[in-house]
Amino acid sequence: MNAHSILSNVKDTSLIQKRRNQIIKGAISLFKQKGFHRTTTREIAKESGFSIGTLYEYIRTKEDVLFLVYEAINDRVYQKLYALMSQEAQSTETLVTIIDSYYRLMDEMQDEVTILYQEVKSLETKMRETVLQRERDKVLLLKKAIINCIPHPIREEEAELVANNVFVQGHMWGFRSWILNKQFTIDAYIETQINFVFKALELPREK
Amino acid sequence: MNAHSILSNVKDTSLIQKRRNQIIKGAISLFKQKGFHRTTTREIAKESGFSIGTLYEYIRTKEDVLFLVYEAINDRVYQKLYALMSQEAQSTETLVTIIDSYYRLMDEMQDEVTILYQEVKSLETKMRETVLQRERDKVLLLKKAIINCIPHPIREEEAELVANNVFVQGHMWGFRSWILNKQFTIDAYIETQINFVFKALELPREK
Amino acid sequence: MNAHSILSNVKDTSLIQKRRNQIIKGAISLFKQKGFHRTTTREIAKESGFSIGTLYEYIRTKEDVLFLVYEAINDRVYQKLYALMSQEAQSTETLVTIIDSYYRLMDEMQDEVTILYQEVKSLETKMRETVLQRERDKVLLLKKAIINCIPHPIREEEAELVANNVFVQGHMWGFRSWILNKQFTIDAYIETQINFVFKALELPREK
Amino acid sequence: MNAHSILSNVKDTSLIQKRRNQIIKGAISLFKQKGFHRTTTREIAKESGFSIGTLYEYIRTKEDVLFLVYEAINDRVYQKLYALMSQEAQSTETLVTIIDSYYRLMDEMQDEVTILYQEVKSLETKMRETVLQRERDKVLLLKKAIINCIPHPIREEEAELVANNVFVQGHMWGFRSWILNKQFTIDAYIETQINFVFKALELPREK
DNA sequence: CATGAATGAGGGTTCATTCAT
DNA sequence: TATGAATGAACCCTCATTCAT
Repeated sequence: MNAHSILSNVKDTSLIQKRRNQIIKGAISLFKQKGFHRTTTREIAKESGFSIGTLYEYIRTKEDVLFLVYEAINDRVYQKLYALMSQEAQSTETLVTIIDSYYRLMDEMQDEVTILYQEVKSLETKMRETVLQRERDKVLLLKKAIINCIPHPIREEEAELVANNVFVQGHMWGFRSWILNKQFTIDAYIETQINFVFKALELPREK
Repeated sequence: MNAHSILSNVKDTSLIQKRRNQIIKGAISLFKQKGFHRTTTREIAKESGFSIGTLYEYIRTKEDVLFLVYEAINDRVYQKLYALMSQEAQSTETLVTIIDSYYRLMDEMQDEVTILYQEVKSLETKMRETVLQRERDKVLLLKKAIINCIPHPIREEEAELVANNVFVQGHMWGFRSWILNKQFTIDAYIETQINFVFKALELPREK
Repeated sequence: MNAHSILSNVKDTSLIQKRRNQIIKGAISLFKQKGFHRTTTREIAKESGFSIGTLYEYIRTKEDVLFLVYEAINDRVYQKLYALMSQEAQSTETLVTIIDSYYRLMDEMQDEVTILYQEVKSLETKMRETVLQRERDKVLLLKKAIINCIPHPIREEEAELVANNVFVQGHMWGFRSWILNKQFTIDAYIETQINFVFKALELPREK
Repeated sequence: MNAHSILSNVKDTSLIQKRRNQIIKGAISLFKQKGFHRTTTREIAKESGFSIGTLYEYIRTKEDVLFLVYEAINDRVYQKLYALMSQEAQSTETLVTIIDSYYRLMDEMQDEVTILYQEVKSLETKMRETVLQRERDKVLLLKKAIINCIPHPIREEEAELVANNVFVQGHMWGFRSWILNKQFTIDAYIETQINFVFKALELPREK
């Protein structure tokens, strides 16, 4: 199951790609403002730059839009994480960079993260396995980074939980920054969180 | 702003209290199953044990129900945390108990936590200040517990961030347990998380 | 399966009866003009004298209206036939009266008959058994009348086919009168058809 | 008014003929399954083997397809009746053959007959005169057959009504066979109906 | 001549809310 | 206070038709 499995009446696949990108862009913009349920399909069509009829040439139901949006957001995060991991040198400093970049990405994607936290449950019901796999994949990337970057061996489970924590704390900044940024700048937040990670991994942290 | 500020046509305040408790119970049960948006006011009325007309004697809009539910859930968590902190002895062992109990509470309240994560954003728009304050209050309880329970001084901010992390990781177990419990039992999860907290706080952890 | 098995949100059964009669009356009037498919639920509501919301308090889907209409028309025909058969004297003259009255009923109910012929197929798919039974019931009434009214014995099958023919030729007058009444007055049509029936039944026909 | 009066953008008349035959074949197949209103033009195009754009090169509106189908079905019945009448010998035995063949044709064309009975009313509104003429033409063929085949003179009207009855009872078998074939085989049905016709015409019936 | 993407009016249905009883 | 019938705006989605390529 992936975005391509959403059926379209249109045959031209590159056009599908183009129109769906418009839909995703429009929908995200609207979902940010009012959430999925309060956004109408007509608004999505309009924001995407075409008519309601055309919208329904590229999707089957409103829920398809949600899935399209989920996939797009997920892809963006995954690609970023993946790119970060492709650096050659694998040192604790690399780990710092990865976590730092990830948090900053979450900062940029605050609204997107919020959308997901609000709606992932609805998706989950219909595409439990897909969504679950996507989430685990991202955590596993982080876990691998942790294992690769630290000099000493670590229990799988421990690495995975640290990865999970980092991952969710990233979301937390995105989702709860309205609480956090009364206390922290993004820089201070990242710095402190990285310190905690290093302590959890029993790594020395020299700056 | 609190639950009492929701207007009712009915004068008898103890009746209001009784009816609203019915509403909260009915609504939580329904929201767990289908979420706020997919639950109708008619269903809420029925589940609460009275007619749609009566429901509207005790609330003004459907959103009021959401707020009622939020307040009820929030109260339950807050009361629990507050009770935990009222123990006399304040040692690292107390901290372990507090965190452990909090995580187990979140485990019990998985569905409730999910409701909040799905809908808090809508609430936030209308009652930003109230909700923000509620969230901070809970974090501050944890923060106070941390400061009280550890033997050495700690920077305010650091304590607050640890509190935040613990708090959100509790949510995480509630909200994302469908991911986590493939890897961890609740016991293992709590154990490892507490270890991390102790490392972050530079406390020795003897079991 | 009967009209009562159509679900309503409203509890007051006598109100349901009243409103459904309004719906039936409104719907028949519209279906006569434009057929089932070209009539909108909004039009049905308006013609029935209430809002679209109210319409849907008394039915579940547009198809329910069709079934309501079918049942109402069927009832009317059945009641009439049944009443005709309750006359004491059972002679060939009674048979003449019955057939005559039935044809005149079909003449009055031209539009209703048309509705049924247009839409019974859609109903049939969903309620095949119900509709089939209703149709057979009406034919059986006629068959019984034939058997009772003629002085000599007759094979069951033959009686049933004659009944069927009379029944459908009644429809034919209703449904195809735009063809027939270029050639026949209703009186001449009935007279000739009755003659044929008598010949088929080998009865003398004195006027 | 006939099929040729339906306008087409295409000039090549033999191509028009070919394409329209494809349309008729596709449409009948679909109308049999789901009726006219529940069949979409897209489906008709697809079933016909070309694109929606091409479909609209050969028709102007969806109703045109209905008329095309009506004309095709009508033609087939008319041609059959016409062929039957071209036999030289004109005896009561010929009449038996004609009626028998006609009933068997209706048996084969059950679905087509159903389509017509469902939709002829919509057609009638727009092309009342055309359709009316077509129906009369078919009845008149039967009427002529009756007059030619019987040895004694008969009143025009009587002959026409018998023709009408035969005609409609043929439809009846097609349209209501779901009722009739619980009681009759096609052979028994035809046999009995022919007997009735002979009685109506006061002809002896030796087998 | 053939294609198929685009259109948008309009369809069936839902549901938060009101108000007379 | 409690009821539940009534309302109608608004929702999601379909589909006949057009027209640029």
